[in-house]
Amino acid sequence: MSQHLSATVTVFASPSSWIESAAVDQCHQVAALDGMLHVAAMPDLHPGKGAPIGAAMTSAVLYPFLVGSDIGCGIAVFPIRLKRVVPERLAARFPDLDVPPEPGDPAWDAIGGDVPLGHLDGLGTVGRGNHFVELARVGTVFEPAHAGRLGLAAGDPVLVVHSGSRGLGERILRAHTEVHGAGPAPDPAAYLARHDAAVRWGRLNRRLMAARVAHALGAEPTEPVVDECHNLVEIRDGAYLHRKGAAPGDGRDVLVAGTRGTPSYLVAAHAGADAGHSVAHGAGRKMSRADALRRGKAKHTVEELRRTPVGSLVVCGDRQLLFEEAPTAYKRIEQVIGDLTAHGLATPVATTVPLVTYKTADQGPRRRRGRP
DNA sequence: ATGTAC
Repeated sequence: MSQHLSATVTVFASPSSWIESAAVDQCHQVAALDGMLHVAAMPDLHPGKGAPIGAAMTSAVLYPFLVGSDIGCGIAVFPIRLKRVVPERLAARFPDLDVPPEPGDPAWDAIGGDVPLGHLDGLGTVGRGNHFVELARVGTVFEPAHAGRLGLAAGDPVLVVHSGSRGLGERILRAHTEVHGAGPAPDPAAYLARHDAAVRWGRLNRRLMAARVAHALGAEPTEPVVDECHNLVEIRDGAYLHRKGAAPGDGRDVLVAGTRGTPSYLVAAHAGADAGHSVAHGAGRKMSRADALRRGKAKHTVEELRRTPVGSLVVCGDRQLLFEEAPTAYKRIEQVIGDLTAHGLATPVATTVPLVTYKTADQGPRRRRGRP
């Protein structure tokens, strides 16, 4: 007689790393879907909408909801040459990344007129949630030779850009969901064509924003030294490898984001098939947004969230978002990196320490282009 | 995380 066998679930975290049971439950729900082969959960695993965040999920069929709406979301690192680094001065010079660049803005040169699917709406904007554009400084270097190959050394300023495909990915998922719900894509090639365009759009968006910030800070735009998507699907070994909040970890360099008040870790990733060829994408939430808001209001002042323990500044005119994204709402990045290292998935190369993190424009009268 | 509805 035939029976449905659930896919395997492997959690890459040490027993001392707390993982919300609801997120592990979601992994098992995903594992029970038709055609699923394997679910690899990263140490930053936390519950998502329908599917867990921080997982690499392999199946014989393509499930768009396992990638989610922010197709092509990723984190890129751009070197930036600055003469003087004074966070207060630089924070005031950040462009308004909630609105696209003006038509004549020189930052557009960074994408050379490439607008995938002709979707101009939101291009050059950062979005909300956990997205950010950060001026950081290379901190501890664990692997100088490796860092050197990337052109990075301790003290170097860099831009870290975490953003995705904005409304485009959302539109692509919705078009599928309206007809097929959480079911598989009946025409995987058609979905993949749109998905791949959104992945390209996300990369261009990160590049465009880095160019905007570079220009605004008086520097030349640069090519990214690291740029990996953590929401995408690829065909690998004849199966669909969905990554949601999990970065490609097959011999690549990945920036694993910390929080707006702790370092991030640039790692050399070398994850195998059991880990879905993936590594964690960040510290991972340990509190829901609602809990972070409620508990954060009791625990923190706005001032201490805008000036962090590492001395960085957070540009965020949205008070609620500031609490939702408080460092204490996330797990300790060192624990996540420790788990990746202990399981042989990655080797730390260097940290980046925040100087200025841009979340959303400050409120009140704002300095406008061409005005003092 | 998102655009949109409330």
